[in-house]
Amino acid sequence: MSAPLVHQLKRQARLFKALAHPGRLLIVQELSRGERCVCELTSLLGVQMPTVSRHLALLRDTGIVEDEKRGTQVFYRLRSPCVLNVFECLDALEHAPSRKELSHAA
Amino acid sequence: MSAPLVHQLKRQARLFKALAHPGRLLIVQELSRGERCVCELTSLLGVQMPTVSRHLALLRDTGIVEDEKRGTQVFYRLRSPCVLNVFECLDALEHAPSRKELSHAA
DNA sequence: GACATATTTAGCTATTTAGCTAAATAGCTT
DNA sequence: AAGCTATTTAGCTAAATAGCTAAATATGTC
Repeated sequence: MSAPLVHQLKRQARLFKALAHPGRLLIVQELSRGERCVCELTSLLGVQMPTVSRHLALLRDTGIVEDEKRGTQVFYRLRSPCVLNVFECLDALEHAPSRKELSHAA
Repeated sequence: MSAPLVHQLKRQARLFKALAHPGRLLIVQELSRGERCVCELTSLLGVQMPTVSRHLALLRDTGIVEDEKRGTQVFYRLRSPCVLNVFECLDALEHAPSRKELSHAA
């Protein structure tokens, strides 16, 4: 297995992992409606602010969101609305019939 | 936050989590070329068979792959080729310029 | 039925993750 | 500069994950 392939797999896995948490998915979903400050997201998620801050740091490190400090607040927004496509893909996956089901169908 | 929403978020997160591992991504990529038995995937991944078996069980439980026993071997295949779209989405995400970069551009 | 092969399950350990609280940082306002 | 608010960082604990080895299960062959 080639080194570049391994590297690419790790990078992709890192992206998936960043999205593999209900709270972070909710953040992404909320940010798809526009930028939000940490405090807004905190009340949305219903966990402590430090926890949200760490979730956001993770999303930032993987390039999914970017932040901008304005005064005392920090606003986060999606770096590319393209992330939302991923949800569509997964929804499609979820509702797709299996090949087994297909082969059993009349 | 409504209960159905929470439920949906958890389900989506579970799907992402299943894909959030380099070895499992490699499995998915390999299965996109056709069905494979556990032993083939084991030599591909370069880890012990029990480990691969557990990865496959996880992918099966989330509905990403399905298995079929033939004789002494078990063959796995993608339940829907749609998963591959997710990769395209993520690649697109990775190469998308940030809004910051866009606003700084001439 | 004994034996060999393919796969899964169990049980263990090391690492990672998610939440918390407390403390540190940074920017306002007075 | 003192105090207030928003955010991040550090340090901790509990739970989840990934790998291993050994044992169990299932199928096919002699």
